[in-house]
Amino acid sequence: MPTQEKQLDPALLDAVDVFGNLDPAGKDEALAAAHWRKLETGERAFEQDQEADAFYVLSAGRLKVTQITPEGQEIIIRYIGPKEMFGCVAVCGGLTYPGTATAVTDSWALGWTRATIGELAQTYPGIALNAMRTMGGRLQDTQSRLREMQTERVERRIAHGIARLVAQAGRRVEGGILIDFPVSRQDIAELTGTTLHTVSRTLSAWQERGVVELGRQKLTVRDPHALVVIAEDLPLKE
Amino acid sequence: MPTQEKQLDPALLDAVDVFGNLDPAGKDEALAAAHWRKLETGERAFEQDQEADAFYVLSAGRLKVTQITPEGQEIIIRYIGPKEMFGCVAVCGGLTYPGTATAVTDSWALGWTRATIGELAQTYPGIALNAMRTMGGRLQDTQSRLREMQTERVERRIAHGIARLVAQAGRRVEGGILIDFPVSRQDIAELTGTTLHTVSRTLSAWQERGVVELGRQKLTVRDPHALVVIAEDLPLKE
DNA sequence: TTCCGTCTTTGCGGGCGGACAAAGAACCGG
DNA sequence: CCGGTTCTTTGTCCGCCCGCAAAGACGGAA
Repeated sequence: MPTQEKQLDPALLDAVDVFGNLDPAGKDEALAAAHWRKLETGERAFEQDQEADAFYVLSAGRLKVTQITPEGQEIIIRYIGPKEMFGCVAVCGGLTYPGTATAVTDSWALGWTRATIGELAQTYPGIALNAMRTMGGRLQDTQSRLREMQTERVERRIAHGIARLVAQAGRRVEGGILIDFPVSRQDIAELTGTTLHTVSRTLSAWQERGVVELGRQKLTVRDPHALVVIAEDLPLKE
Repeated sequence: MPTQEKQLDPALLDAVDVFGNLDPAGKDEALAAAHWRKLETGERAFEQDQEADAFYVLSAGRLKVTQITPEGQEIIIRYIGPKEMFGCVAVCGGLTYPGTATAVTDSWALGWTRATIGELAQTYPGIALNAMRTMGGRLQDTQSRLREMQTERVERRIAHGIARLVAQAGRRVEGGILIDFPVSRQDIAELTGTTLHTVSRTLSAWQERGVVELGRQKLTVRDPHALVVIAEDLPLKE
């Protein structure tokens, strides 16, 4: 039973589509067992090392999943958009969340307790299958980032990171593609393994060349092709 | 039906334990549907970008999974030991293998075609559950490495990488813990995101201090505690 | 409007670690 | 035993990028 009775945009319910080809009864059952969570910008769905007691699907908004080192250094693991799962660790054996999920815009999420989602998955095998696909995709994505971190210099990494943001959250606007949530230079640094200073310098140089248009927590890619050239073609060695 | 009829050490069959609590009939069924693959040192179970048509469990030996960049730069994604799955992508929706699996010692593996493992997983849900746990663990592991790459300097990364090797494949010998498969300086470099030169220098310095004992493709940790100190305590910042 | 906090830009110096080079050491096969 | 190959060590140089510092924009609140 949803914990908030307020009427919601029915489109929000589409989020359960992430479970794959559930029959209508299955969707209703899943929805009935879920609870809603509204997350204001900056609010956290869960925190690193906290007991992994719930699994979520984002309905609307955007979250960032971060990890923090003992030294206090923060990195961004990934961004979560609508119809994406998060807190998957609750369904695959982990005891605590490995990271923190923070809303970067006002968001709505559907949540299930670990026990509930376990039962649902037993009744509807498609859920587990879909979760596995998601995990597989994320593993490959993370491996790609690892490979980039190990083999590429900062400028290429920043280009790859921004290309990923464009693919995930790009919105066509006049004269380019805008990342449609607030993203600071610091965020990009934590995403690409560098410092906000180097990000700022690099983006300024790109702006000079007309590749991007910069704003406060705002980034528009004017020339996506140039971005790809930087990400792929820059002769690093060989 | 195993494709090689030669008599095998029955202990090799224990590899199916990786599927979790299968009843004896389930194990027999899984074994009957499997095929054996013997992999000589240097031989490849599959290659990057090849169609992901099979899923494996390693019975004996050790493999490394690598990725190669368009520029020809190679990195090591992970090592696979006995009773570990590999080629998981074949069971979670991927079309091609994201990396190459190469035997670093003579090895034996049990293999199932994508179709076969799919059917087995449908009959025995424990298989899918276990695969998901494995994927979850690997995702977290990869995220940890990503975090290390983004926040730590070379010496700490090398320490973390070697600590991981010790945990995974360390064998107690007189006066230390030996990594029980051949590992070159180049391998460690590809594992930690640096060059073999820097690895060589770093390890030489450690040997000077009595932390490790070096040999050709051989590494013995004499003082595991010191290794942990380097991995965790080195004041990098703050 | 003014203040204030947050985000961003820019300059400068230094050091980590990569690139290049060459020699030494271990292993292998004939 | 010897030549060839692979792996490792060590030296030198230099450039990318980080760390530090300070000033500049931008936006929100009163």
